[in-house]
Amino acid sequence: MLSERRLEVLRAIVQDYVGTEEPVGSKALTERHKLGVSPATVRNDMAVLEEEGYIAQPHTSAGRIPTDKGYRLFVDRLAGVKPLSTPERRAIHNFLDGAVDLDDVVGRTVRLLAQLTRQVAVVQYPSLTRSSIRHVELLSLAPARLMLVLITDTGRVEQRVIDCPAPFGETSLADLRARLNGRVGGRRFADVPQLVQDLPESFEEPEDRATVTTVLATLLETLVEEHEERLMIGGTANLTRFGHDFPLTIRPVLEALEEQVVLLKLLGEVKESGMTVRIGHENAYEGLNSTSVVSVGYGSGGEAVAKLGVVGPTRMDYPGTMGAVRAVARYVGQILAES
Amino acid sequence: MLSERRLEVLRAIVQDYVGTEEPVGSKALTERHKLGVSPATVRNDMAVLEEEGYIAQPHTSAGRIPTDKGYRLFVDRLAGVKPLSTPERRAIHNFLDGAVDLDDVVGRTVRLLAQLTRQVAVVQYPSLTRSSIRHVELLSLAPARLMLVLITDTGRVEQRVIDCPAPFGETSLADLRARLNGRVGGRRFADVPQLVQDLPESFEEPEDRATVTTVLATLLETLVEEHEERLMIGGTANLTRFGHDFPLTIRPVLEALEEQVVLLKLLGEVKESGMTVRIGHENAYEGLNSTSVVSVGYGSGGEAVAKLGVVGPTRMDYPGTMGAVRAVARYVGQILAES
DNA sequence: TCCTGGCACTCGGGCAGGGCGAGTGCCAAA
DNA sequence: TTTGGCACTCGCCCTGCCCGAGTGCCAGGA
Repeated sequence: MLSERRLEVLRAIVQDYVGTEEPVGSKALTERHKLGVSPATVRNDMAVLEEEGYIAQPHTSAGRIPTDKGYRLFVDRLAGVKPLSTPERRAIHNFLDGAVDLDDVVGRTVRLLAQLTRQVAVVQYPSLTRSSIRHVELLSLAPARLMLVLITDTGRVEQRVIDCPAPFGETSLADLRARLNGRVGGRRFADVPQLVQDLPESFEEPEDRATVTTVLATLLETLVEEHEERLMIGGTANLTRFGHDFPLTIRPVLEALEEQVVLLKLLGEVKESGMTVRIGHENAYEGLNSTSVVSVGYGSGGEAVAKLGVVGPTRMDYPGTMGAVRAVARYVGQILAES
Repeated sequence: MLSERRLEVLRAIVQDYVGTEEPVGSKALTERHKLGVSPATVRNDMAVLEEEGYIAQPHTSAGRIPTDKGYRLFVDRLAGVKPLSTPERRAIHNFLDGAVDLDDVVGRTVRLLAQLTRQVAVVQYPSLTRSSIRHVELLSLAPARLMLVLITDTGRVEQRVIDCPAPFGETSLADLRARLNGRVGGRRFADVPQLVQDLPESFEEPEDRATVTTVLATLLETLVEEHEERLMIGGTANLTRFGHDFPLTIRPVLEALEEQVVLLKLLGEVKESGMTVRIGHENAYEGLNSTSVVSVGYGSGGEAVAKLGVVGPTRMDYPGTMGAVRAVARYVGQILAES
C-alpha cells in the first residue's frame, strides 16, 4: 500500500506532466507543489513508485513520466471529475439548443465535445433498441404499396416501403394507423411484438389481414434490424497536438477512427451507466495503445440509448475531460428528452 | 515559349520529385532519364525554368523542385491521364457491385478512392435538386408542437420539429396536411415556394395563420437545406504520408476536411464535365495551399449529379490520380444508373 | 548558336567533441 | 524517517569540421 504522501507525489507528477508534456524531476516537483518535504524525500518516493510500476524514466538521467498503471491509479483514486464552469455550461446549452434535428444534435455534440476537450470526439447515434416509438405513420404510395414511417422518441426516423399482397383501402389504412398508434405509441421497441400480435385478427377481410400481417412483419423487422449503429466523429485536427513523434502515433489512430467497427466496439465496452476510462494498453485495439478513451452513455430518460466519448493521448487532463464528457452527455440527454 | 527539351526536363523533374520526394539535381536527372544531353546543358535549362518560375531551389546548393506553376504546366501539357490496369478496373467493379444502398455506394466509393490513390477521398452525395416531394406528413407532438416529415421520391426522409406560436387544432392540422399534400405532392423542390405562397390566407383564425406560416417556413427551409449537400470523407490516414514537416501541413488540412462548407465549395468549383485539378495556391481555401485537389463530376445519366475527388500533396502522381478518379467516377455513375 | 566538359564555389547535412545542467542514487547525520 | 550533501550519469545543445551534391560560369568545340 502506498502512503498518502506517495500518492500525492504521483498526483503531482501526473498533473505536471500533463501540463508540461515533459518528464518531471524531484526538484521541480517540490517547487511547484507544496508537498512539505525535500527533493530527496521525493526522490525516494519516486524510486518506490517506479518500482511499483506507476511511473517510469524515458532515459537514465531524466525525470519521470506516469505509466498507464500510474494514470489508472490517478483516475481511480486521485482525480475527481472537474465540473465545468458556469460559462461553459451556458455555452453548451446555447450551442445544443439551436439544433433542428437529430443529425444536427449529433453534429453539434461532436463539435462541442471536440472543442471543450480539444480532443477527438466520437458520438454514437441514439440506438433504436432501447428507444420507444413516438409515432407510426402509414402512407399510401400506390394502391398496393405503403410506406411505413417510424418516429422514435429520440427523433430518429426510419422508413420502409411495403408491397402489399392486395390493395388496401383508405379506411382500412386509417383504421390500422389508429390502432397501431394506439397500441405501440410511447412503447418500447422491445415491447412491441406482444402488443401487435393479435392485430391482424381484428380485420374482417382476409386480404386486409394479409396486408396487416405484412405491415407488422416489416415493422418488427425494422425494429430489430435498425440497431445498425452510426457514428459521428470530429476534432481530428486535435490529433496534431498529440506529440512530437506523431507520424507514428497518429497514423494508427486515424486508421482506427475510420474503422467504425473498431470505434463501435470501443464504445460498446462502456458500462451501462457511469463513465468509462480506458487508458493506453487497456484498449483492446492495438492502434489505440497510446491513447485513452473517455466515454459515457447518454439517453433521453434515465437510461442510456447510446454512447459518446473522446479519444486523446494518455497524457490528457482526465478530470477536465471527464467533466466535459459527462456534462455534454447530460445536456444531450436533456435535449433528446425535450424534442 | 519553352523548347521541347526544356519541357522534357521539367517533366523529368516532376516525375523524379514525385517519386523520391527529394530535390532533383542535374546529374541525377541525366542518369535516370535518357535526355541525350549532358548535365551542364540540363543545368542551363534548369536555370531558364527557374527564371520562368516553373521550378525552385529550396536552398542554394540543392536540387530543384517543381513550383505550383510547374505542376500546372505538367498537368496541362506534359501528363496524360494514366488508365488503370485491368485488375484495378476489375477490383473497382467488384467492390462497388456489392453495395446495397446509397449510403453504401458512397461509403464504398470513398474507401475505394482512398485506397487507389492513397490519398484523402471526398465524395459528395448525389444531389437532390432534381428530386420531388412524395409526401408531407404533419404530426402533433404536443398542443403547440408539430413534427414535419418530408418524404422525397428518392426515398429520403427529413423531419423537423416545429414549435408553433399557438396551439393548433386537430381539424386544422388535418386540413393543412391535406392542402399541403394536394399542392406539393409530386412536385419538384424548386417549384414548392410558389405553390404554397398563399396557403396561410386560406385559414380563418389569425393564430392558425401564424402557425401555418411557421410550418411553411420550416418546410421551405428544409428544402433548401436538402440542397446543401452531404459529403463522405475517407483515407485521412494517408495524410501521414504527407511529408516530414507535417504537423504544420496536416493540421489545416484536417481542419478543412471537417469544414464541410469548405469542401463543398471546393468541389463546387468543379466544372460540370471534365476533370478539374487545383494545384496548391489555386485552392481558394488557405489551409489547402500545399495540397492539390483532383475532382470530377459523376452521375447516373449523361449529367453530373454530384462530384467526387481526392485531396493530396501537390507532389502527387497526377496521371495516376487522375486516372483513378476518372475511373471511379465512371463506375459509380454506372452503378447509380443501374439501381 | 548551342552544347559540352572543366572548374571553382557554395551551402546544407552529418559527425564528433565538449560543456552544461537536470536529475539521479547513495550515504551519513539529524 | 527525513534531510542535505555529493558524486555521477547521460541526454541536449552548441560548435567546428568535413564532405559531397549541386550550382554557375567560362572557354572551347560542333
